[in-house]
Amino acid sequence: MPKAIYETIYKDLKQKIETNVFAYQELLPSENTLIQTYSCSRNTLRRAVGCLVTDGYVQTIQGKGVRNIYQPAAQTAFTIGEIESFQESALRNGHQPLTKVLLFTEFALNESQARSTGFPVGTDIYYIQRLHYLDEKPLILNHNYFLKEAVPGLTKEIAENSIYQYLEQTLHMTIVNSKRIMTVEKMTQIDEKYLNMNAEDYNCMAVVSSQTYNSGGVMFEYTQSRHRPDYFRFYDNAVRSFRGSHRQG
Amino acid sequence: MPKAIYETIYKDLKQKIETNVFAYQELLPSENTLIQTYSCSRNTLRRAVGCLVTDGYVQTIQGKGVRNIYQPAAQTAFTIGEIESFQESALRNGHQPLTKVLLFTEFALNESQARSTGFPVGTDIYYIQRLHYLDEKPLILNHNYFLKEAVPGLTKEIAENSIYQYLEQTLHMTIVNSKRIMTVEKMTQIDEKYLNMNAEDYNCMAVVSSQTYNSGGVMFEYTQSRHRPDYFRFYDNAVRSFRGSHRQG
DNA sequence: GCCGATTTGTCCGTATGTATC
DNA sequence: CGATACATACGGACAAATCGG
Repeated sequence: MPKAIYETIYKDLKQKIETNVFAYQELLPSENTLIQTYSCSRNTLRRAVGCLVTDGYVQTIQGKGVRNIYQPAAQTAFTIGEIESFQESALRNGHQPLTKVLLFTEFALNESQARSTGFPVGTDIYYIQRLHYLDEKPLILNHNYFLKEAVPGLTKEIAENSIYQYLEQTLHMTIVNSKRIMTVEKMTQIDEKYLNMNAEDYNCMAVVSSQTYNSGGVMFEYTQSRHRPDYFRFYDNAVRSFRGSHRQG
Repeated sequence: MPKAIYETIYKDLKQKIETNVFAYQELLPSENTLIQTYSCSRNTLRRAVGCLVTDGYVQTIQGKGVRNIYQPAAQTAFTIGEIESFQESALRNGHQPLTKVLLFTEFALNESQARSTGFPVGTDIYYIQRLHYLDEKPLILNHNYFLKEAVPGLTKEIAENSIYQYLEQTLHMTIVNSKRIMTVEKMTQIDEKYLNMNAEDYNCMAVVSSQTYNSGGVMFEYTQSRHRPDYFRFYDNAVRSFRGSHRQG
């Protein structure tokens, strides 16, 4: 698939920043300069720069320029701003991922389950428990609820490899967005057992609950990810805009 | 201050979505229709819609339209995608905020402090401990490190009210962005004492560490916010783009 | 303090590509 | 296939902030 121009420029600038072609705290070449460099329009260049701002790589200051504020240490952590899988985060950081399926069943949701997942009562779903290992250490216990009618033909074998690959490449589903809520919850005996934890040490888990939507507008997945607290680390960059009102901290 | 056009349109559409002028799962009027409604250009309207996508209010599907996926329940939680203060979150959700200053000192950072904050060794800083109450319940213990040379004249009295108001309105500083890392850490005796917690119940805290930058490009603040785990709740919306590679979960 | 050059921010109109129905 | 809808891209215009003389 052919890449968009702004995407190419974004990746090139990002790579230049990561490899210190532009120094930390230094101003990048001006928009007009970069327009000539990439032979593109102003809007296209600005769009690429806008992506870098969202990533926390640069900050733009009206009347001055675009400053590089990228510091490698912070970016190596898990990133919450994007939809990225356990495996990708792992590989990006040079670790060896592994997934084990603990349970693969299907049933209809009762009232309590419906409330916590966001699906209607009685919805037919696949319920899957999976354990994610990093360098042979179990770190994340996942409880997946997949809408059965949206994910026909799902099997335990697929769950052992990549469910999302199946959704996209076989079912041709397009994933659009994912709403997540992060909380801290008490550790359960299940958590203790599978993650090799001792509740007398840490007695809590970092929990990320997510509802994921496809291009049909249907929420096809609810997942609760329970993370070992001592390995949990999420990175975020917040940009000041009119949308965030004024802080008073 | 005069608002930008796209900002006005964004707020109007947002308000219409929140008040169910457009139903959940319904397609909004097409771009061309909205262009006529607001008498604006295509780019301007698309910018407004793009903000709604980022907020998780709508999803756009090429060839089809813009679908409303706003569900009020999820949005009432704390939102991490924006720079928003404790007080604002509180007031937005109809609660009564209160801040108490536990400690107000200044010193130069030693090596260990420098490593954890990201400031250079020997930097002169204001160190402030503050306790945030919601409806008379202590929920968050904040450790603020402010770069002294960037925040001249800071006093305990200002810290009791609003430091950010002082920065913006008196010092005319412009806050640009904030890099945050969320982790789970063991509860300390200080946490226990001030947040009325018992380590035999929860023994962990939700911790948000942030580095905040102003328009001068200087990181002027490092803050560690320690949240009561049972009241901690952060919301996030992740949008699928070329930047996030393909999931394999 | 003013002015002009530079730089980013906002906005417009138009053209073309691509996905959906 | 055509009609509709969103996605990408271009070029131009003016506003607003910064900085140096």
